[in-house]
Amino acid sequence: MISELTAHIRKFTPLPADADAILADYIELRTFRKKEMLLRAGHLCNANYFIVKGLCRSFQLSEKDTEIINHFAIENWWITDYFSLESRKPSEFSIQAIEDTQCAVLYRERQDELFDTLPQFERYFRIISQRALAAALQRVMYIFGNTGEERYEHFRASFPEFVQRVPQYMLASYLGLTPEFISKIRAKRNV
Amino acid sequence: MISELTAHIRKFTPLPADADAILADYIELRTFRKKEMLLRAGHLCNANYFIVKGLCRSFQLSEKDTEIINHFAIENWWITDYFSLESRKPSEFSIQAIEDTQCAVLYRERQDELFDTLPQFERYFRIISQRALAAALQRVMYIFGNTGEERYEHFRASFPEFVQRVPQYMLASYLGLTPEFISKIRAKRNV
DNA sequence: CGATTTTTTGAATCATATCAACGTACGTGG
DNA sequence: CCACGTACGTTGATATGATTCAAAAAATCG
Repeated sequence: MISELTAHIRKFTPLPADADAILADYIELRTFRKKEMLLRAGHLCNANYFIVKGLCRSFQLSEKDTEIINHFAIENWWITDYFSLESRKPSEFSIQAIEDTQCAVLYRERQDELFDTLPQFERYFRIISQRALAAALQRVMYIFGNTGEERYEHFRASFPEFVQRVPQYMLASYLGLTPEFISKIRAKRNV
Repeated sequence: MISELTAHIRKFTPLPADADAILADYIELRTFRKKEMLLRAGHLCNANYFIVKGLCRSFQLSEKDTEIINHFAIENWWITDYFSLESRKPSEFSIQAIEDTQCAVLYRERQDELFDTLPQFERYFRIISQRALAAALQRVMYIFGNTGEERYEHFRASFPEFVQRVPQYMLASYLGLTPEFISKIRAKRNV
């Protein structure tokens, strides 16, 4: 399981041969059952979760008491609330396993120590954070530049296997639509 | 001007006493006139710009040939296209000065060298990237959880001085609305 | 001052939400 | 392993937030 993570890191920056052994000291392997919570809104977020196998979501409750999903994470993605993780303030997000999930967990209190031990890890996190930032900005472009129907059809075409893994109402939430509306888009296609 | 930047970095991580001198070797000070382009869509992005004084925007042209603003940057913010900067692919974004602007420019080819010289700089970039990521995700929440009118009123209340510095049609674009609609919201308030 | 850019106004239209009711599937305990 | 209950998906009618287009008014700039 550690090797999945180091393999992923090596796509971004070289690591010494003993990186697996070093890293093993700093992370904890954990599994979560479907629907289990990794983080609850209102609590401090104190870890960053790398998904080895499975699928999670992070979401927030809006005033209207509906869930808004801001992020999915599948294999080889990290999921956390960076704001709470760094500011030490309660999180506004909840993180939940959608499938049974295996994670490599990097706890906050050991993170800086890890970065001091092997600066390549910090480089890796810098790079993936910048990528995730670019993707998040693209997503905003995408929301503003396309209709709901276009967003759904594009997402469906781009990530067909992923769409299979997620209930439709969660996809609706991620795309900023109602489940009813997605249902109507689908009905239109199948005429 | 360098001292503005090191002062900002020290809010996130300690720096050695001679940090100004070291950094001066790696960055270039540049000024841009109002409406001047820092980056044009279709070109490679090869620098990251720290705004010492002034105001810039990054935007994209949608199919409908309208500009979508994805980011403003004022004093003490960086602006770039991280995707193009890292992937070495042409940028989909343009970056433009809205006011006369003074920047500290970190060119791509010297960035990694800087990080190797003083790893605290890399830490700083990791932290601000994570913050910007958290902010970008919050923005998506905000778009989905509120009506256009709520977004405008909240933005106006939160950043009154900033609203003064930006033409309304750019604010409209940033909030995902038409200028006409913002105008109508304002008319309603002033009855 | 004239020319351009930005903002306003109104009418018509469109995309998507809301609500309520019904149909379907699926997993959990008996 | 079946039946039931809950969770999920669908459908239709109606409501609404926001856009579009066109034109006029106001502000800004050289």
